Amino acid sequence: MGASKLSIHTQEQIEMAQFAKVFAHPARVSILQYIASQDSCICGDIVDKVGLSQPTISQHLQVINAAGLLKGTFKGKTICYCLNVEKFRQMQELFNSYFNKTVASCCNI
Amino acid sequence: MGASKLSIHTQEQIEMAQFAKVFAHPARVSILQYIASQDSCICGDIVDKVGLSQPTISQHLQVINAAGLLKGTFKGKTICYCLNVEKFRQMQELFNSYFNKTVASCCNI
DNA sequence: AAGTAATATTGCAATATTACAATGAAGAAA
DNA sequence: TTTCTTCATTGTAATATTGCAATATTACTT
Repeated sequence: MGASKLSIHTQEQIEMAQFAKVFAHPARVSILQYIASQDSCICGDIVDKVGLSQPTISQHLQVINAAGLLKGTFKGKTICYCLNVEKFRQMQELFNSYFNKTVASCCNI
Repeated sequence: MGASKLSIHTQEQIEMAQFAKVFAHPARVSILQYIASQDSCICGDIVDKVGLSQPTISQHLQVINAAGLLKGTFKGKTICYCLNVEKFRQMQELFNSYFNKTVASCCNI
């Protein structure tokens, strides 16, 4: 096959997987760090910083954006990539909740 | 290409990505939840629980194991899949640290 | 309007992932 | 020993991901 079977999983499991996919590539880990570290939120030089081609970076940004982790204006010259801090925190909560619940119910604790 | 360029990333970024990959599929999110919830740590019925074929589950278990998140005996009938709680906590720390650092340095906060 | 700078899109090649059927291996039970 | 149960491995097909060159788009500037 190759495609994931989504119908058999819960909404929470699918959501976790979608968020995790954002961090499942080192380039995206790096991009998010860089975006957050920029005072001005003007991030045209992610390409130089990360070391991948412009189309590849753009592709990674789409993945990050699809998860709702970006905000800003994406049109024209005055592009501003910003971290969507609310969404980011929300994701952090989801991960933490999952991690804590999982360990808490473990036979092994 | 298709293969990830690893040489341009830091060790921390690569480690984050490796851990995140474990959760980047809903089946693995589900499997980990289930393993942790079993009192006996005898987890032969993950297949029934998750709803994927036995070889597929075995494949997912390899991914989880490769990240160091399992421990137990994997030979013979008395198979025991257990969560490696120490490693799991360690991973949680890494995520939390990354999340907190990222948001803290954000222009947007 | 024409030029320029910044990013997105498209198309393609290489590789990775997901899923399962068939088979293999190893211990437990008869 | 034979059989059963349980899980791992192998082989294969379908799909997804990663990466870049080439091109298109967008908005600002002159």
